[in-house]
Order: sequence, then C-alpha cells, then structure tokens
Amino acid sequence: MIESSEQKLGAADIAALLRREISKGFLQLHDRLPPERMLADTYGAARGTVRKALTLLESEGFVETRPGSGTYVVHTPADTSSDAIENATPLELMDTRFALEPHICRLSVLHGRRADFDAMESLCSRMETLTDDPLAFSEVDSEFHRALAGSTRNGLLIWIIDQIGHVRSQDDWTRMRHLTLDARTINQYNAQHRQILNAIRTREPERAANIMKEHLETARLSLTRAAET
Amino acid sequence: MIESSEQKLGAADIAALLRREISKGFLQLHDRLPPERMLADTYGAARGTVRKALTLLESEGFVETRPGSGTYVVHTPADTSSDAIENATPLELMDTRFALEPHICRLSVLHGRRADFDAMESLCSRMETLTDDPLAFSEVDSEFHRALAGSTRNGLLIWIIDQIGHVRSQDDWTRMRHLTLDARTINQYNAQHRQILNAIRTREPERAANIMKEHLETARLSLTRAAET
DNA sequence: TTATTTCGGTATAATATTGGTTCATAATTG
DNA sequence: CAATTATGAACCAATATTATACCGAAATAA
Repeated sequence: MIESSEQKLGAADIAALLRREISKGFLQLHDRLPPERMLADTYGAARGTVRKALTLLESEGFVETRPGSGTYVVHTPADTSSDAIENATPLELMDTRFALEPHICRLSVLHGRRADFDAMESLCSRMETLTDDPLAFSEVDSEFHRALAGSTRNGLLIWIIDQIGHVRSQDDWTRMRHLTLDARTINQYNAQHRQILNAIRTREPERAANIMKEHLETARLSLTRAAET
Repeated sequence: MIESSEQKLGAADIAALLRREISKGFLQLHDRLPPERMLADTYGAARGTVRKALTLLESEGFVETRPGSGTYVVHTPADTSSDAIENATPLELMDTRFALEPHICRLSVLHGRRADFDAMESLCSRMETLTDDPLAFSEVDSEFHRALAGSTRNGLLIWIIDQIGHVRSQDDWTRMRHLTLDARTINQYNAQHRQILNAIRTREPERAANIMKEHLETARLSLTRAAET
C-alpha cells in the first residue's frame, strides 16, 4: 500500500496482506492459516474483520475454509508477473528491442494507417516540448514506441512490446535512464523519431528500419555511458 | 505544467501517480486504496482534488468506489496476457518470428557457447531422422528454435520465444501446419537448420540472419500454401 | 470410547470510518 | 480582469469495525 505503516487495518487490507503472503510463497499450497482469533490478534483487528477478509479470499479462490478445522491455501500463484520481465537487465532489453523494433518499422509501412501516423506525429510534438523534463519525456517516448507497434496491427507484437514496456518502467533503472537524459540527448531522440515517422509515411521500410537501428544505438550508448558513472 | 520537481499536485497528477502505482503492482487487484482524506493528506491536496482524480481513474476503469466502504482496484493491466497469445493468428506469428529470429542468430554468434551449438547439432541430427513423421519433427523443430534462443543467454528473449511457443502449439493450426509438412519440405528445413548452425559456428552473424530469413520465408510459403487448400 | 479443547459459524448493538454532497473562500490560469 | 480550479470545513448516509456471547463441527487427550 501507499503509506499504511501505522493505520488500522480493515478487512480489505488484511486480505491484501494474506494475498501477498500466498503469492510470495510464504504460505504454500495446502498450508493451514493461523486460526481466526490468532490472526485477529496479530493484525490488531476484531475477529469479525479477519473473518470478512477470509471470506473475500475464499471468493477469490485463494483459500478454502473448513468448519471446525481451519482455513487452507488452495491457490498456487499464477505466474502473471514473470521473473524474466522483473529480472531483465537493461542490456537484455536493448538487445530485444534491437530485434523487434526495426522490423516493426517495416511492418508499420505495410499495415499502418493514416490515423496511426497522425497519432505518432502528435506524440512527437508533445515530446518536443519536454526537452527539460526527462521523466515526462520518457513516458511519452514509451507511448510513441507503443503506438508504432500498434500501427503494425499485429496483436502478438503489440502484446510483446507492452510486456517489455513493463521492464522499462522498472524502478531502479528508469532512474539510471533519467540521469542520462539531458536536453541534447532528448533533442537527438526527437529528431530520430521524426525521421522514422517520415520514412514510414513515405513508405520506405528499409530506411525506417535503419534509422530505428541508429536510434537504438544512440539509446544504448547513453545507457552504457550512464553505467560508467 | 512542465515542472515535476516540487509543485502543487493537480487532480490529473494524482491520477497519474495512482495509475503508476497500479501498473507497477504496488496496488494489486482487489486492494483498497487509502481513504480519500488520507490520500489528500499524503499528496498535500484537498479532498475534492483527490476525489476528482479518483473519478478519473474510475472512468478509465482502473478503480471502483463503493460509498461507505472505500475505493478498490478492479483492473491490472498485466492480466490481459493470455488473450494476445491465444488469439494470435499464424500470420501474426510469422511476422513476429521474422522480427525476432534473424536477430537472435546475430546474438547467438555473440553470446553462444560450444555446448549450445552441440546441443543444436544433435537436435538437427534427430530431425533428419524424422522426415516422414511431421508431428514429431515439428516438436523437435520447436526445441531447436528454443535452443537457438537459449544460446543468446538473454532471459528476456528466451521468455518471449517460450511465450510464442505456446502459440505454435495451438491446436487448430498445428494441424494446418502438419498438412504442409511433406518429406520434401522437411528436408528443406533440415538443410536450412544446418546452414544456420554452421554460419553461427563460423561466427558469421549476417549470413546466419539471412539464412534464417530464408528459412522463415520458406515456412511462410508453405503456410500460405496450406491456407489455400 | 468419552471428555475436553480448538476451531469456524452466527448473531447483536454500539461505535468508528468512509464516500457523497454542498458551500463560501482562496489560488491559479489564460 | 474573468474563468476555472483548488481549498477546507461541515454534514449526511452507507458501510465497516468492534466486542461479546453462544453454537456445532472437528481434532485431541484421557
């Protein structure tokens, strides 16, 4: 939660805590939860509140409660947020983008529509007003690359780009990324975005792909530059 | 509205912050947000402002607010995962492989080890004994491409290849795929696999990538050929 | 086996917390 | 300047939480 250090816990909060215990593996399949009265004690809540929390978890399919016996874990956590995404390194991400994005440019030439390009154009314009706000810039930058992927009309590719977008927003190294984003670099990015968009508009797939490669090379450089400091 | 350092937060800003909390997983599905009054306090805004932000998030479908109870997270962006994979078409998959696999060849040249190549070699040998068992062949074929991805040592790429491997095993069009796999086609694939592996072993990234493109083009052709029948 | 303890299931009334609303005032923006 | 937006306080209605008591099912010990 956001800042719930010393706050009275409600049923939803207790449910949230237990949900995390389960998906982190501290409470495993078929484990029995502590008795309601004990949970009430450890969380500093009344038994009725704990009971509501358990009812919530039961309706979500996490636990099963047997009268007279106890409450048991029934749900093995779905690996929604996969390790590969959470532990991906910046360099792994760069290599992946090197694989995907130039070809995405080619596909955009094939399948993109006027409206897609117009949307990307307006994103370019917005980015050009953000040369001294690295944080806002990189958010719009993500939107641009997402819009580019969207113009391929390829649901699978779009999904992949979305997934690795979650990597990009990973805390500890977006920070690193922002360190390297001075106004000069941002201007360079903006110019490259425009060139890519123009090449796609004029239906030059290889040129678009090549500029994208340059663009990624620029990004990789500023990344390694940041890693050295 | 450009400065992000230390400024009074508007409704849109607070909405953006909360949206980030949700998409980063700090606020998970079914979690209850802190009470409006507390949010107002932590963000240094009036309750009415927080309230506007929450209304925004509710109209975007991120949260749901229940009078007398609280505001709850009802949407996490990462849970759309399986749709894209389950509904991907064979052609979408081909385009995606066109994006990924040639570059994977290049990375394999950079990061692959002797043991990786030996493993791929033995897969090649096994495939060459399966010219008249399309089903077994395509299973080993998947293994080969997976092993190729593995040789990049890039966890993110490997994960992506694994994911789209689930697409390839989709029932109704593995059937379509097997229709096109006569002995002649399989022999062609086998030859291309060998060529790719050799190019990687001799450290020729571009040649490996180009043969992979040919390989995929061959696969695409036999796919469209199957679709016409 | 029986007796005892532990556990969840249920009920109740008083109290606390939460979102919903309104309004006059101050601040910010164009 | 005018217009929009944020503020802070008050009050209302809906809901949650608490504290307590008692019941029946299940596990445990004699």
